[in-house]
Order: sequence, then C-alpha cells, then structure tokens
Amino acid sequence: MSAHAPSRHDLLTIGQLADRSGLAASALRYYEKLGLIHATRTTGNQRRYTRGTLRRIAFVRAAQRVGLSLDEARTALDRLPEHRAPSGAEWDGVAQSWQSRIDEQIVELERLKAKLTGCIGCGCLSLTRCGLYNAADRAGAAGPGARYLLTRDPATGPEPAGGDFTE
Amino acid sequence: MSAHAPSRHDLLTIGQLADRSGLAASALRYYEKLGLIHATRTTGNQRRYTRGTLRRIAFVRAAQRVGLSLDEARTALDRLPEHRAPSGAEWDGVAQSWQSRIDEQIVELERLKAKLTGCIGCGCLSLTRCGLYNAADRAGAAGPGARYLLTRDPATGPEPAGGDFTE
DNA sequence: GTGCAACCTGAAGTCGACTTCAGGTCAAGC
DNA sequence: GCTTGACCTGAAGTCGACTTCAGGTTGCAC
Repeated sequence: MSAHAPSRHDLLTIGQLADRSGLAASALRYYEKLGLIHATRTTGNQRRYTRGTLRRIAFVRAAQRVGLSLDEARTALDRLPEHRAPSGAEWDGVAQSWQSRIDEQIVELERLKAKLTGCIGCGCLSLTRCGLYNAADRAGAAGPGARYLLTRDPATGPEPAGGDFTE
Repeated sequence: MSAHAPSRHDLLTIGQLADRSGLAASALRYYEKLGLIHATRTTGNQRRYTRGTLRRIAFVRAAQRVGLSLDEARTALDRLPEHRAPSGAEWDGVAQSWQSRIDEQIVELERLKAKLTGCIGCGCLSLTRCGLYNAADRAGAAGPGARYLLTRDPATGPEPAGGDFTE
C-alpha cells in the first residue's frame, strides 16, 4: 500500500511503449479507443502508461494469436480485474477457453497436413480421390468471411475422374 | 482425347458452383477477376464452369487455411499446369511449402499453449514471470499488419513485479 | 528561452476479401 | 411468347485493424 504509487519513472510515454511493445503509436491510440488499454495524462495532455500496460498488450496480442478479434479480446480482458491480480478461477476461465481454441486450431491444421501428406505419399496427384478435396474447413484462422469448403457435398455424384486441379 | 469434350451437362452455372463450393456467386466472380478460376461463356454471356473448377476452389480454400493470401494462392496455382495433372515434382513443391507453413503454425500454437498451460499449472498468475508475457509472436495467422509481440525485449529491466494484467 | 523531436486530435485512407446495389439481360418452363 | 428467377456489369460499400495526414501543442536539453 505504501511502497510505491506510480512514481514518475514507472510511466512510459507512448513512444516508449511503442518501442517496447513493437506496436506503432497509432496502434496504441487505437487500442485505447477500443478500451483495451488506458493511459493517464500529463498536465499537457500527453499519455503516460504504467508498465502493466505492456502486460495488457501481451494479453491482447496473444488473444489475437488464438483467433480473437480485438473486441473479443476486450471482453476477455474485462473478465479479469483491472486493479489486482486475477484469482485462480478468473484466470482459469480465460485460459481454458483459449486452450480449446488453440486445440481446435491445431487439430484442423493436423488434419490438413495429414491430407496433404497423403496426397504426396499416395502419389495419386488427383484431388478427386484425394482427401484435400474434401478437407473440412469451417471457420479457422482465415479471417473474416470464413466459410466452409467442400464439406457438405463430398462428391456430388461421381466426378468424371479426369481432372486434377486442371480443368 | 476423344471420349468427352465438356459436354453441356458437365458445365455448372455460377449458382450451381456457388452451392457446391459454399462460396457466394459474388465471391466466385471476384475469384475470377483475380485469375483464380476461369469460366467459359454462353452465347448470352453467362458463365459456365467445368467441374474441375471445384478442385481449383478447394485448392484456393486450402491455401487460405495455411495462411496464403488469394494472390499467393494464384501464384501457387500457376505453378501447377492448367490442362493436365501436375507431375510428382510439381505437386511436391507446392505441397512441401505448405507442409512447412503448417508445421510452423502448429509449432507456434503448441508453444502458446504450453505457455498458457504453464500459467495455470504453476499458479503464478503473473505474466511478469510467466512465459506468455514473452511469448514469441511474429507473423502468424493474425492477418495483415502482423507484427511482433514482446519478443526482443524480454523484460526491459526487472519489472516491479507488482501488476498482473492490471494497471 | 528557444528549438525541435515527440506528442496531440479527428478525419480520412489502406488493405484484403468480399458483399451490395442499381439497372439491365438471359434461359427455360408453361 | 411470356414470365420469372438466375445472371450480367461496374461502382460503391463493409469490416477489422490499423496507418497517414494536416495542423497544432508539449517537454526537455542546451
């Protein structure tokens, strides 16, 4: 309680935070607008960040990595208390939802990889017979507009078995 | 050589192709504009697709899954011959570059997952000491503007060890 | 006390991957 | 032969995540 109020030296300017986080200053202002991070202001209206902000940013970047939008990241961040360390339960909830997301992504990639390996291994060279052709897609890291590949329609009748990526 | 020229029944309208591929017709027109797929035209100027187009689309969607942009997908597609099955070597090149991309992505996710698990397992709840804080980022599936997380600056001097995702 | 890099703001621009719109044409079943 | 749903085009809009710009202010080293 007594030891340290954020003594001036603990505060980072936006430029310093940018350097340390690897994000551009403009991105940090953008993050602030979205409510992902917060800053105090100097009398001259310049932003000053506590070092803890680096952690919030790390959290956000990690969230992006597991496929969350910034808005979702903010929601996740909001589940954690702002002014004290998260409790085990609190952290658990967040971490576990990430785990499953990560697992899903890994599974999907493994599946795609297996199909691809099969393609080479079997030497078929024909996506008609090859798993890749029917590989499940659904969502994934692809970004907005992720829709499904040829999942629901395994062959639509026997393909003429002629082409291979060519017409 | 003789058996079948694309007899009228092998040709799909854009609507049919949309249904089967799961993409919107507008997306297919867009893909065509990018040179990812091609269509012949009826006398009335409507598009007609061969069934092989489904395979090209599958290829493109898979390419997106491994993190390629549509433009990169087109490049990859161009490495494969358009009017015959790809040779082993041709297919191999494409497939292998995908493999490594997939592997990289998996490794990254595994790493992130491990950090996260560690966080829970060790109960530290502090990203200061926790690996997540310093998790490598670099590129990845995050999309345009992917930059690096707190990689190059492991701690920037010993953190006051006070905050945990909070201010 | 002054010079200049670093900072401020709001508005607009960018990029990838599409979708939507407006206004018009085609195809095929009755 | 007519109706109606599917299709056509080019231009513009959308969404997320930022960046760039223009024009003005601050802070700190000398």
